[in-house]
Amino acid sequence: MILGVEPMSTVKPRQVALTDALLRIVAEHGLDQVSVREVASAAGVSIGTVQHYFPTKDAMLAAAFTEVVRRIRVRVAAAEPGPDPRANLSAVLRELLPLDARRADEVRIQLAFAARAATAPALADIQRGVLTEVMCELAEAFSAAGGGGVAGGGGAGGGKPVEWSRSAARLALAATDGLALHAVSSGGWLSTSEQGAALEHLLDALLAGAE
Amino acid sequence: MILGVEPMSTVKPRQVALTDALLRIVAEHGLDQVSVREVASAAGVSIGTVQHYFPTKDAMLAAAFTEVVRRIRVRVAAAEPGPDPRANLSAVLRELLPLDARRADEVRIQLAFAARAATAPALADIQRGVLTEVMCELAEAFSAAGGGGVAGGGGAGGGKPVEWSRSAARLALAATDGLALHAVSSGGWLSTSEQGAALEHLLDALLAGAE
DNA sequence: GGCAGTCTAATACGAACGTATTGCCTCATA
DNA sequence: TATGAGGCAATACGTTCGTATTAGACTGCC
Repeated sequence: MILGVEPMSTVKPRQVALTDALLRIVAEHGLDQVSVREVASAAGVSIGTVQHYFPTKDAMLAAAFTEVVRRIRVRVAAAEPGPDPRANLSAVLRELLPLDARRADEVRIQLAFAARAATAPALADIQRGVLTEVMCELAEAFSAAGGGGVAGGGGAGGGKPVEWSRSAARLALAATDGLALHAVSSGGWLSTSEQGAALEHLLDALLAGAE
Repeated sequence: MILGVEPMSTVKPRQVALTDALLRIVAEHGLDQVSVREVASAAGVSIGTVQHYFPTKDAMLAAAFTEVVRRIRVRVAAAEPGPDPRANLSAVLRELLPLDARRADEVRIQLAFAARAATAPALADIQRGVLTEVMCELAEAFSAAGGGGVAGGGGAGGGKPVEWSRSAARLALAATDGLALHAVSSGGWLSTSEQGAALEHLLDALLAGAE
């Protein structure tokens, strides 16, 4: 725990290398190109090694999806702090858009797992978890940006700020993921600047209703 | 051409039965469960029949995606007419949400192809086409609802209504697809009433900025 | 009746898949 | 040093995949 040691419990380095290799394949060629052999080859190990760490392919996919969720959580949490609530919202949501190659990979991966979750209950559970978590985070940010105002106690003022924050967060998350979906699934139909402009337009519209 | 004959050129009835069978499999078990044998079995025909109408599996998938796009176009166009522009917008966007079993199937299918399009350029082209088309339709509806106002000439007044309509349409489509994505990929995390409320919240926020 | 063309089925082939089995190699511990 | 457990690789098995090949059944036309 002196320097950079993972506080996590039982994650072997070989295991994260395998997950990385898997996610690389997903980002580049899609989830249906993932096979035990491909993962082993991409990680430079044998099939037996993959089987040693993941007893079945489904377990391997679930572990990979969990890793994706962890990455999302890290990025969202890391983009939070700042004095301007509006800027915080923008920063968090920007992390979910494919604004550069790294984020485009992440979006492709996330989309692949989300699509599979539509017909795979085990993955749907994981997806529900990350949606809940990110939405709560966003709801706090919205509460700071428009629902709770600058300071002081609650009570009189707007209608129901808590409900509004949750609704705005749900909508903002959906719009951002929708923009990301459109961008990566249409091969350049939505430019990065158009994505950014749409996000700002969204925040304008959402925050205008709460001033 | 006397009664109910398709005006389309060369669409054999057996071919649409095959496409229907394929989309049924996609809606129920996902795109990666689609195989030539499964489609043939679901349609009650032999492998040879499938091969006769679709020389390769990729051609079969492309034809199925084209059929999906046609369905979306039909539904969006059918929901258009009405006196209230706001109601028209709501009706069109509601068609894209998984508000009942039929629409949930359609969303699952659309999502499956969109996810595959992220790493399949041939499908990305089709996806780009449908996005462009639906967005244009929505832009007109937004123009009628808030950009162009009630009547009369253009010129002075709001900023750039055409640009605003396109931006609002892009955002509304992204938010709706994002809501649909979250709903079907999380197994009930987003209820139908929450989807409807989010959509109304979205329209409120977008149209408020153009009055 | 013969015959070309389309439609349908049956079957075969090579490749890739997920998984099970087996056996080295390494290393901490007694 | 002996040993036993775990990390890692090699290989095999049975299945399923996409596609090719072949042949039979039905149609309209001469």
